[in-house]
Amino acid sequence: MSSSADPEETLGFVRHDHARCVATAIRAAERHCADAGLRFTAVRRRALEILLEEHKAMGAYEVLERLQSEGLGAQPPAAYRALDFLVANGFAHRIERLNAFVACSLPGENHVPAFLICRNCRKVAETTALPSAGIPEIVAGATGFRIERMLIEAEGCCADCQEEREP
Amino acid sequence: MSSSADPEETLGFVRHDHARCVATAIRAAERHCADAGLRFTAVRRRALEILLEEHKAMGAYEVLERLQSEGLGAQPPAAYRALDFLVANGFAHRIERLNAFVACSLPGENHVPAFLICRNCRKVAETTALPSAGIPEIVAGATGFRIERMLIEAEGCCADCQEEREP
DNA sequence: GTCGTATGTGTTATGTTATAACACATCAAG
DNA sequence: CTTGATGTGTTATAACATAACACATACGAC
Ligand SMILES: [Zn+2]
Ligand SMILES: [Zn+2]
Ligand SMILES: [Zn+2]
Ligand SMILES: [Zn+2]
Repeated sequence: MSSSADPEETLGFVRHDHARCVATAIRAAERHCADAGLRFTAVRRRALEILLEEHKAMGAYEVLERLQSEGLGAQPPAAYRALDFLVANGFAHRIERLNAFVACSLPGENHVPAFLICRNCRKVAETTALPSAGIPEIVAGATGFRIERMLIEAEGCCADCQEEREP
Repeated sequence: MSSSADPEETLGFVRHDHARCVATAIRAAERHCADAGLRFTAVRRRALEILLEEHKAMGAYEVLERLQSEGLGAQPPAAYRALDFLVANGFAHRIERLNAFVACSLPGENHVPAFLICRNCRKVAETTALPSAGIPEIVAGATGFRIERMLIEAEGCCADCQEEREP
């Protein structure tokens, strides 16, 4: 699955330097928490690391298993609390369609996330809809409605899975 | 809550002739099923009617209760099967964010639904993002990914609830 | 330092949403 | 009438999520 000594790996459908992306995300979170007076505790940090390592959508119970095996919380609430914190602060997103969570690929930046979810392999890529485009049409339909948060979920088939099926 | 003899009621944040909208939707479903050789059975029809009557997001178990009280299926699978059928055929949408279902307001038309979900009163309005707008940006981020279905969920506060809170 | 408050965690129990699996019913075509 | 496909009834259980309360820890005020 992984590719020799190349620091780039295919993750979330996109090749990138993952070690760097993990480090960046953790640092961004540390930074934000320090600035905002939030407590980036062991469980929270570890939960974020787990999401980043896997770099795919993980269920809360899946994250919990990992936390358990490291002695960081044994019951569902431990995982949900950590994940809720990460989501609330923009370090992760919740993918409703899968009842799962992913680390945000643009932490710190205010964005409308768009998730590409492969219904075959369950991998998830995060891309982003620039607030400029498309949104106006939605706002137009939203008379009097104040939009606070918005997300896009696209379901389909990733490049890898298409190859496997139609070779 | 309802407004005298006026055939228009505020539903899904938008005033409209609801009796007509229900009739239209049912007829569209009958039509589509006849054409496609699908069986628009009692449970399925009733489930759609229930969604249309309420015209709001309803959980599967909520729909089930209504079906039960009419002797149309007593267990969860009955509701889930009917709802899955409606979703699969475009008569209803599933709102992931709420684990709930709503009747589609544009049955028959191929569209990217956008849901405005009031986090206060839980009402849901369906509007639509024209496939033309905004989507290109997402497709651009989706190298090799074949999008099959897509939806937009916006969370916020509806006009009514804003008034109540900031009078 | 210690006190008090706010915030985070541990733990138990329970609620909510969803599906697997298999028997039986219904329907439409041959 | 037979047959195969599709839909339904029923039981049981899986998967996801939160309420509630006791305890611990962090942190500023005094
Ligand atoms: Zn990465
Ligand atoms: Zn795939
Ligand atoms: Zn209506
Ligand atoms: Zn509202």
